[in-house]
Formats: sequence, structure tokens, C-alpha cells
Amino acid sequence: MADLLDVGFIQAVFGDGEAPEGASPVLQILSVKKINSASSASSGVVDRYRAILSDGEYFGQAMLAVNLNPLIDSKEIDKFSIIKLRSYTTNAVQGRRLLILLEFDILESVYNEKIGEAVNIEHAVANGTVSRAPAGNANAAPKAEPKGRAGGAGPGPARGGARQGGGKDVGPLFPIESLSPYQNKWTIKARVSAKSEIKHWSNQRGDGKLFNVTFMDESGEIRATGFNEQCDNFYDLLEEGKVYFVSRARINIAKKQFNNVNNEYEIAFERETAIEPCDDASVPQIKYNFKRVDELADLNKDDMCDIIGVVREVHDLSSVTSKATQKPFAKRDIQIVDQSGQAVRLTLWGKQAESFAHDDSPVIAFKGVKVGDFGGRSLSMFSSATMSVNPDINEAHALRGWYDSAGRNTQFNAYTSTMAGRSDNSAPRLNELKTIGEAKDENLGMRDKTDYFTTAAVVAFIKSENFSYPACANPDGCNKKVIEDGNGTYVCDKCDKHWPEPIHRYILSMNCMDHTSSFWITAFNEVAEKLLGISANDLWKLKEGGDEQQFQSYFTKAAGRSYTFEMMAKQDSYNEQVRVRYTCRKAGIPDFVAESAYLSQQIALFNI
DNA sequence: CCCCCCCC
Repeated sequence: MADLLDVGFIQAVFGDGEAPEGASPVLQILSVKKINSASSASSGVVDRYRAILSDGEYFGQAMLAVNLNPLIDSKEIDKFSIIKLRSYTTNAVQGRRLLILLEFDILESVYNEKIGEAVNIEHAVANGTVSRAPAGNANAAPKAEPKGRAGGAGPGPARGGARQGGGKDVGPLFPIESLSPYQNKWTIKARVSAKSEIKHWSNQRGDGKLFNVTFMDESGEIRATGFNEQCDNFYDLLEEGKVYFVSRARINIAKKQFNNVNNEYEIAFERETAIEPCDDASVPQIKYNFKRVDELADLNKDDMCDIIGVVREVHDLSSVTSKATQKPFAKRDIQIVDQSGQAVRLTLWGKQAESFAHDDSPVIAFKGVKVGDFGGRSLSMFSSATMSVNPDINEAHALRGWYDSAGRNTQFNAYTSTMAGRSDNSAPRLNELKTIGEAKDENLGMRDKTDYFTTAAVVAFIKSENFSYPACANPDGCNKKVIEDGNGTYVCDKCDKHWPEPIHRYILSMNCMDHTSSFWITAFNEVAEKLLGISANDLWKLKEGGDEQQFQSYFTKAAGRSYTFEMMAKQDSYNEQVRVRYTCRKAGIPDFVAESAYLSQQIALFNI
């Protein structure tokens, strides 16, 4: 039985041998496992698989190029499958030999037993049964050329109008997957799947400019950066969608926290870097892994995903100021819909927001957008995200046909319409609310960022002390606190103006409760005025007038009422104690009729 | 050498 497999291959690759040129050994897969690197779990990038491969005598670890993932997802290969390797590459990382599978034929998709009694090649190397060649030799070019390279730009002099090279020492062609800092003679042939704007930076360490591109080939993807001079050299040359030979650049360890491209490493262009255009169409086009709009509900906040849909709404360009950097950012929201009947908001930033000018309901494919939880689910573009307007792909054609015939007149279910940020006349569903207990259990507001949630609660008690502050009377809405200057006027630091009288505004502190818990929340002017039914300034005057009973009546009258509160929870330190500050952004009167109808519907469904 | 991906 063991003669089914090509004994000797694993030892040759992982141990002391050299696999024969163009070897296409038959091997058995002993296991396939998804690699859950910390980064991929949260960033939602393409999965990466590792397989244990046996030749009947030894087994060793292999990585699968990501374009083979569908074979695993569809179970075409699984434990005990038998494959005939067509192309692969090897790589040494930190003293360990790594085999990367690029292409293979499936001889037996389903096979029900392990062939032979293969032992771990790493153990054999460790205990000296098998000797290992110096690691340097392992940094070899692919042992077998991946097929499908029209023009055949393999190692050595290029054929078929490929690489010029110009006598430069550029090294053999490598799959992106096999690049590592431990080798320096390599060339990749890759398509630019994304290209950033030029970014200028300035910090304590200096200033400069840079741009990023993402390269992809049949094996994987890698991010590359050109700083300063290299930014000048290569920015115009590299175009999104085109294919290039890239060589003589530095490979660095990628800082995954800043990089959503699925590679442990990244490329830094250097002075010596050679980049040449290539017209090889066989290098794969951008691959999408689309989620339907309604499937976004299944993803986590901060996941990355690809989405395709019809742009149903384009909102005006606006500007927001980043809390972190105080810098303004251009922003534009659009709404995306698809056949699921679900709509989602997608936010464009910067140049992409400014230059977006498609008001004719185009189909757009987005790659690498970030999932947010604002209003249930929302999407936001990264600078590394790409969008392709009316792409010539099946999904786009299907969407076009659907939208033009039926979709255009569909009532869409919007994530945003039923939750925080919705229009005033629609109430949130009960299942979209958080109880106060849940908000606390989930530690909302305990992270660096502000959390938003909606809760249904009863006002238990409103503090009548310190219910307001004297605010700047500037009619432009400064609203900043003013201080009495001793001459009978009130001074605003921000406006640098003196006012004979301030205008009082609310900072109302109230205790709210539901069936799970209670919390203290702060309501500012608009919300508080709605709850108390009087402006802060009038209430202040009432208090100054000395009618304590009437003054108090506003507070007691407002207690005991139910509201749907749109809340924000944010970390705050007060007297060196870290706590969560809950602020009410909006208070709505619950639609009890709609809630009852919804509940009876749920009960009916439950009883089926 | 950047590394922010923002706002409600």
C-alpha cells in the first residue's frame, strides 16, 4: 500500500536532500488545519490552511497557497486525501523548513485510512536519524514551475517578452507566499490589487511621504511601501490592476496590527529595487469573497469583508474631525443594497469620499471594507480597501438585472433604520435593544472607543442639584461654560466675550432602571429639555425666583416615565478612578403598539 | 521611517 506514495520526498524537502527538479510526488494528507493567527481572527482576512503531508515514510508540515482554500472549504481535500503535487516551493523560517503547496491534482478525494506508518520528519531531524542540509540551501526557487504562466517567466532569462532584467542580479521568480526576510535574491510577478494615495507624515522622528501598494499572485498577497525617494520613483509606475516584476526590495516583518494584508511580511522598496511592467494576463485578478448584505449581521465588529451591491443612496460630502488627531477628514456615506433586501451604510473617506460621483445606482464591488456596529451594522473603507465600479463579473451582472427589474422598487430593510441613528418615527425592535445589565456585562464603554447602544428604561430619579450650567450666550451656539468675572458680567474663554447674563443649559444627572439593573446617565440640553418639558434657563429662573415647590415639581413629574434611550458609553477618569460615563444622546417615546405587534409575531413564530 | 482609518 505504501508504494502508492512517493517515499523519499518528505525527507528530501525537510531533511538532507534536494527534491528532483520538477518532481510531482504522490502524497497523502494526514490532516488539514486552519491557522488561527491572532491577526486573522480579528481582521477577517482570507483563511490560511496548514496540512500535514506524508510520503508513507515521513510526514511534515506544509502551507497551502490561499487559492487552494476552496478545495478545503468544499471538502474536496480532507484528512487522508491523496494528491499529486504539481508545484510547490520551500522556505526556511527560523531554522524550520517550510513546504508551500502551490498546485496539485487530487487523486483520491475521499480515502478512509492512513497509508503506512510515517513518522514526524522534524523528530527524525532532531534526533539525528535524518540530517539536515544547511538552511541557506533551503531558500531555493520553486522546485517546479507553477503552470499557467503564459509567457513562462521562470527563473533565469525571461521568455516571451517578460522581464528585461538588464543584466541586473534580480534572482529567480518566487511566489509571494514564499518570500521571507531570510532570502534576498528573488523576483515576484504580481498584480497591484490596491494602491494608496501618497501620504505625508510628520512626527518627532521626522517627516516624509510614502505610499502603499498590495501585490498579489497565485500564491498570496503582500503589502509594499515606498518611502520618500522610492515614493517618487515608483508611485506613477505602479498602477492598480497591472502586473509587474518586482525584485531587489527588502522584506520586513509586517506589523500586523497596522496591516490587514494577509502576509507575515511586507516589502519595503529600496534604492536598488527594480520594478518592471509585465503584460502577463495569467496573474490572477483580484479575488473577492463576497458577503451578502444580510450576512453582515453574522460578522463581528472590525472584521474585514468584501461586499458587492447597488449604490442606492449617495449622501453629501461632509467633514469630521478625528478625535485622535484633531485632523479633519472628508467623509461620504453611501447606501448599498443587494438581493437579500437588506441595506447597509458604507462610509468613504478622504479622496474616495471627495471624488465619488456615481449617482446612477452603479453596482460596486468593495474589497477589504471594515465592519462596524454603528446602527447595527455599517461598513467603512480602509485606505487599503478597493472599489470597482460596475465590474465585469457575474455577481455584478446579476445585481444589475435584479435591481433594474425588481430591486429598484423593493422596500429595503436598513440596519440603520431600526437602531441608533434611525429616523425619529421608527422605534427600535426589542431584540435590538440592550438591557442596562447587558450594557454593563458587555463592558460597554470600557474600551478606548466610545460604545453606542440603545436601551429601554424608566427614569427613576432626576437630580435637581446642579442640573444646569451657565453657558455662553453667543447665538452661534458656543454653549461653553462661562465664568462670572466679578464685574457682573460672564466671560467666555472660547469666544473671548463678556455677556451680561449667561444662558443656562442642562447637564442633567438621572438614574434610570430596567428589569435587569440601573445606572446614572447624563442628559444634555436638548434631551433634558424634552424630558423635563422646560428649558434649563426658565427652570433656573424659577429656582432663582424662590418657588421651590414648583421647581421640584418638574423633576418629580418627569420621573417614572419610560423612554428608549440612545446612549453612548465612554471611559472616563474622575478622582483617579476609571469609570464609565453614560451619556444619553436621544430619548424617544417607545412605540408600544409596534412593540406589542412585534412581540406577538415573535410568540407566533415561536409556537410554530 | 507610516501605522490614522476617523464621525454619529
